[in-house]
Amino acid sequence: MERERRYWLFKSEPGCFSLEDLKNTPLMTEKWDGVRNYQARNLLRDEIQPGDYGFFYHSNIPEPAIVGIVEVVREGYPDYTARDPEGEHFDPKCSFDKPIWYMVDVRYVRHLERLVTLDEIKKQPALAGMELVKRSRLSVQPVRTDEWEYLLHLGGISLRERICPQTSLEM
DNA sequence: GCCAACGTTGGC
DNA sequence: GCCAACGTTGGC
Repeated sequence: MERERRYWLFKSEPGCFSLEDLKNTPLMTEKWDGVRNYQARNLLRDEIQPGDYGFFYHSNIPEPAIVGIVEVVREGYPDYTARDPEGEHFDPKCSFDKPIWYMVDVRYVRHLERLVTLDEIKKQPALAGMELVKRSRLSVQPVRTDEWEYLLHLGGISLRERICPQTSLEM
């Protein structure tokens, strides 16, 4: 029995990796790597499943905003960048047997019709419970279904549209 | 680039 | 196990 789809918010610094970059990646799939926070790790390892959707959020820019939608295509697996001594995300405490850190793979689905800025999100009472508003530092965070739908609406996507995973187009 | 908020580390 | 020091994130 498949569990119900859940929703997430994935952050990225567009200067480092943007939604456009994901769209232009071969197969439109990328690894969500380099997360070094235990709370986020637990989500990546235990909660986030293929078929789940996520908002793609651009952080650390003058106007941070949700810009689009991605789909999780691979469940959590050990983040091997933690074992690369040359890499930026190296963690000497990790080994093959004890990975510590995890990542998932995500696929580009679509951009929002218009982006939803953090400023706008903060003004919405319906979104006051979001992690993004309350404690903004988690790099991947859960989004409730009602929040998801509200944000789709703000992003110019009608609730009657459906996001088709196969074609990246709404039906 | 500053700094607040928060997480992690390590001495005791 | 406390807590000070330090590091990181990310809004501004």
